[in-house]
Amino acid sequence: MMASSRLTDAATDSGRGVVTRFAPSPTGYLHIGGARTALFNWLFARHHGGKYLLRIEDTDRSRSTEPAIAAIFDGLDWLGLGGDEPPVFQFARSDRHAAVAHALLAAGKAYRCYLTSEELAARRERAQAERKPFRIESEWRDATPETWPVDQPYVVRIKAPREGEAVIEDLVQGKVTVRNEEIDDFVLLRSDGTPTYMLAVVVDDHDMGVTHVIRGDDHLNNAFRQLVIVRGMQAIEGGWFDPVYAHVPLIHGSDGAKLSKRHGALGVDAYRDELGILPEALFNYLLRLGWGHGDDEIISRAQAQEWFDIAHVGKSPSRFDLAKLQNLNGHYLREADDAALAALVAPRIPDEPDLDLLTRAMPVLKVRARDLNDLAAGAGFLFAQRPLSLDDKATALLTTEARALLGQISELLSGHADWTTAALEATLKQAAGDWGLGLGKLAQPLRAALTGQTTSPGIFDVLELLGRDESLARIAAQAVPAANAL
RNA sequence: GGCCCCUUCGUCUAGCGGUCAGGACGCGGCCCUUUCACGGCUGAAACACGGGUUCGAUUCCCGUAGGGGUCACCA
Repeated sequence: MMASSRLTDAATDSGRGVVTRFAPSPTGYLHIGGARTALFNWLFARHHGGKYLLRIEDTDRSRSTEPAIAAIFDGLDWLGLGGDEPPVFQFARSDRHAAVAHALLAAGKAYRCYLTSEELAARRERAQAERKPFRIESEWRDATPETWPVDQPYVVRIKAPREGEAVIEDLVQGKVTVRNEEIDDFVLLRSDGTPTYMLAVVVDDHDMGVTHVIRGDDHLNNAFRQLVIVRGMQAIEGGWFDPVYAHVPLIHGSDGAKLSKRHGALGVDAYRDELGILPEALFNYLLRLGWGHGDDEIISRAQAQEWFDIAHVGKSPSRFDLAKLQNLNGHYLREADDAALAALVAPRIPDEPDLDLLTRAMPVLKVRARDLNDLAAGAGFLFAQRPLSLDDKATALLTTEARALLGQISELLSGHADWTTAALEATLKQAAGDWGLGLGKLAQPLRAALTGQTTSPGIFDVLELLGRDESLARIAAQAVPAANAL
């Protein structure tokens, strides 16, 4: 395809390999949209044999926090999306950013603007009142040094072109054209001399050798601004190149609105800790959200690396569907190693679980679970202490007749030596036949007595898992002795 | 409001001028079955609308409607 050949060209023309980056701002946990952006960057780099880097955009000191930074790394590591090199912290590089701004200033590609925020706000309001589009037009753009006020604070603004138009060949969005007059003279350096995000991004991407910028499409408009800086520096010192852009659509909530904290935009840690989701499942789900490969649904990491193609990322926003994530999670649960799963589930079980027993039970437990919480709930009966508490359905099931039947079963089983699933099954089926009952007549009361519930793994599996003594004790606890029956 | 982007079943998507418009989740039915699951089979369910272009449009172009993004000395 046109888009993909172009990307190959961009990488080879400059003699560099592919370098991507994920650059979150640490104002909160790693949310689901960020995780997907990271995933796409990681996949793109892996697919092309390139590098995937991390950068923390912490230039806003008041909103950046240490816990947030830790949470982001934690989430990325959990998903297996850690960077290939130690992360870059943007704030630490502000001197370098400022130096670039001064180079632009010295070359006449930026200017000192003495307009205050208050003046600007007033102009903005006036334009609004007159229902006219507002665009910053600073009278300081072409001012000469002699006219500069003494001892007045100023910001450094880029001198954006006012004629013509700019075009971006976006790998996802296609060709996007914007008239240059739409691009304002944005701020490079604040009046306190600190760099803005717009400047920092461009400088860091250049210094980190980033070839492909893959990010949310809320940045599409910014790309045009950032390009002005890139071209300015290219003109001054050379060696600066337009990155290849790929702006991926945002993820929306199930109601179609932008995914926000009020719309279930949970951090990836919540999917892990609260919803009991496996990283493989989230990885697979996020990959399929906005991207497809024929009819394939279950896609491994290895296949994803091989197949991923940024040009096939859809252009429209997609909605987050928890049910589908959970379905996928069920699949990966069934595929997971039993001992590993037991270790993950154990902390979710209130009673002290025996890891060995939990592991042995896992094969029959995991087929009926969609997440780690289901698994913990399903395993509960294994570790519950007698007397077992019965839920409503189980209680209702244990009628006088059923309890009498349990008495008979108790007698039958107490003389039963071979306590294995197969032998138990043979014996109970035989008994059901002898007594002229369907197996279900025996199985449900047994299940209620053994697990306190009406749903559980196969009843013969339950008997074997619980063991002879515990099984017999639980049955006896609910049974009416056979002699007293009827 | 200006600018930019988007629009296939409820949801995620396949499709890249001619298909019975395919798959998955969810939903219904059947089978398997001691329950619940798993698994298998099966059913309902979509090309936003209007114009073009074309022998032929879901596919290309232009509008309309709807949705989203963005318009800071935040990132």
